Amino acid sequence: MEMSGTIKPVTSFLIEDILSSKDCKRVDGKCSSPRREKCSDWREESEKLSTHLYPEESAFGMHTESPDTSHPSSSESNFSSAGKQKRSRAAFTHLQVLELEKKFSHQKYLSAPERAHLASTLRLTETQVKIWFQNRRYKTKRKQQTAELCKDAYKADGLGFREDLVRASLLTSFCKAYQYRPYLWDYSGAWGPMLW
DNA sequence: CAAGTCAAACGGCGGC
DNA sequence: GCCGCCGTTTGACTTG
Repeated sequence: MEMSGTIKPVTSFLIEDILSSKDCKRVDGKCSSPRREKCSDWREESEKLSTHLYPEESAFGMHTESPDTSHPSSSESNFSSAGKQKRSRAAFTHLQVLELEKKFSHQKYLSAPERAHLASTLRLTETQVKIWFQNRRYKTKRKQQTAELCKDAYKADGLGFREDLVRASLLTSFCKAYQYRPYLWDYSGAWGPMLW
């Protein structure tokens, strides 16, 4: 299988970046998002992470705040009752995402037993883990394709006096693209030196 | 408040 | 039948 040589290992990107991603907006150190209960605990999670206070084999304490994910989402529960129900969209906790990312940085594909183990560790369903990895691979691929495309265009353009303009617009679009996913930044990639 | 963005979940299709 | 890829849908969220 192919896949992303450019994904940064989770251990190397800033945990603080993940914790400060805008899906958990903070105001004076508190989460201002009314809909994501998990956010209320961001500081506690941050402290746990930064000091590597992972409980040895537990679910890293994430079960305490897991919102809808604690009751397996969507297909497995939300459509169980009669009639068509609203599709619910679980919001994984930062820690769940962190662990998924960590796993993904080492393995792009999971075997069934690995998936089951990870799912139980993170208190997610196997389907959720499977879909997450699926989406993650796809996003990685798209990211790479976009980067390649931009790189080609950048080269072909000859730059010259427009270099600053190009750089500025690239910077803008990249910042926009990753404003909600700072953990996807890869400063060491092809764009790192160019943008910074 | 409309428009834009993100990401979990869904569905179709193909490979094994 | 399961799982992967890919594109789409949809709900939550941000921005101007």
